[in-house]
Amino acid sequence: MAVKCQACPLRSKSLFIPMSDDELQATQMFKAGELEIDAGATILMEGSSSPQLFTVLRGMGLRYKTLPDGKRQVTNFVFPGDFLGLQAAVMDRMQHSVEASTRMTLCVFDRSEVFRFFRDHPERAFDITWLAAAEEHFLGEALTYVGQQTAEGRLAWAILKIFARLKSIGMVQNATMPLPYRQQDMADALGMSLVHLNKTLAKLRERQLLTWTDRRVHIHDREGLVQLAMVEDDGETMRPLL
Amino acid sequence: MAVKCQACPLRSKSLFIPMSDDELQATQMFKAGELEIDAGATILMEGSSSPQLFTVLRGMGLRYKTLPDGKRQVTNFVFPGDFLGLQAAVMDRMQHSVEASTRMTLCVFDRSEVFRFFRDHPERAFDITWLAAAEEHFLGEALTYVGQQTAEGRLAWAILKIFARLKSIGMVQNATMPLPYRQQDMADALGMSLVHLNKTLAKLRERQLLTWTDRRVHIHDREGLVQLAMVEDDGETMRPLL
DNA sequence: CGAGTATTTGATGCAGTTCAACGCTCGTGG
DNA sequence: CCACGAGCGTTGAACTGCATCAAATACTCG
Repeated sequence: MAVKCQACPLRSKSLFIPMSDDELQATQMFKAGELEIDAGATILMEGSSSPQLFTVLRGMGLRYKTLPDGKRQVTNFVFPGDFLGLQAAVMDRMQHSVEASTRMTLCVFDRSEVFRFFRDHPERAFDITWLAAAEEHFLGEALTYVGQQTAEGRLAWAILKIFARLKSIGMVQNATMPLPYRQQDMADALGMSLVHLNKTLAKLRERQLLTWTDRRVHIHDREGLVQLAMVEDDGETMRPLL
Repeated sequence: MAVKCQACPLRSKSLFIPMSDDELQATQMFKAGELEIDAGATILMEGSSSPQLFTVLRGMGLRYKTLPDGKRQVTNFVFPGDFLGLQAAVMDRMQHSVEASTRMTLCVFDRSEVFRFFRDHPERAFDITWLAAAEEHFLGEALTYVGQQTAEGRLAWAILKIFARLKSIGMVQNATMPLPYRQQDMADALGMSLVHLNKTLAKLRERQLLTWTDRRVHIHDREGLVQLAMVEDDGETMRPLL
């Protein structure tokens, strides 16, 4: 029942760097199975040392950390093509949790095979390092915006970021994208209160920049958001896929 | 003149995972030279695609990103044993800048050799990925504290974090460590204004938790800081050294 | 249709920003 | 050898973005 890597529906999306036949086959060998997960389920748990790694085939989720007093920081949103569990694989345990926001399909890899994979496929080892560096890059940017930007700027940045990613995997139609998160999730991602996020959202709506209703966001004025967010509008760069 | 890896003064510190003779020799072969840098100099520049990677042998610095409006986020402090330039090596360009806060000595590696290194030394490739994942971990934690904690908590967290790291490389004596940064640097790291950082510092001093004068920090009450910061007091885990 | 979950809105207070001024130290040049 | 300015740290005062509290209004699903 599991999808063969050769037939992977993600591979052809413009976001991903094409793979050679060899790479494709190596990845297929590495793949241990497939997993279907319900919305709301926890995929990986902070502090755990999962025996498995995953690539997201379908669906969306979020990564987060929790402080002892219960406060939660959403550190990233999770989209198709993302690789989950690398931390547990190279360091011993996960440093954050990952949970599903929609129903998700995951490719499963075996953690015990990772080192063999590194040894036998150095170009793919390189790709895995690339993914780790990309995550590092993203978190540095998130930290920068959360630390330095106003509430409006942070929200505009986050929306644009998600928009670019979803666009590059064909999930945007007519400037509208799915956004299956609660306002509380977005607030926790941007380091602000739920109430303030809601009011900030209302401001952007009044300014005709975007609308977020019914788990969908429509971008009315991309240029306006770009200015508000102070991003150099680059768009997504291609990334390797496992 | 350059230090041989075999004679590296860092290697024996408790922070670093011991290397086999093979690894040691491979690293020595990979090393292209040594670089001495003055305080204040820029080591790597955001957007540049440096031909070289570095391991910090001696001295301290900081990583930062700048927004178009000039605001700066310090994303991490840089200590002996840190590996710099990985982003430029795997992705094409640096996503942040690195500058020296003291005079520094750097081991230099050649970017063009990285892939060869990956192919010929999979266990070291794994270590490099480990370092990238560790950086990811750190940034996730920083984001969490900046996003969710009060000014006092953030400052306590940062001080404890640096303290643990410096302790594990033998740079702490009598609960005192060097901290060659300006208050502005720390403010930019924690996402608060210089004025507020200064006042927060005064509070911690009045509460007899720490003193920061003359580029040195003395910890008076570690337990108090741990409570304020809400950290699970783990201490540094061992890391690979390149 | 009722209970739980998510969104929206108003009111109040405070943590943290911004503005402003002053002191200390140190390097440089007259 | 002193004068001067630049950089950094310190402190006070006024203002504000955002958190917190509170409550009403949708929405979802058994």
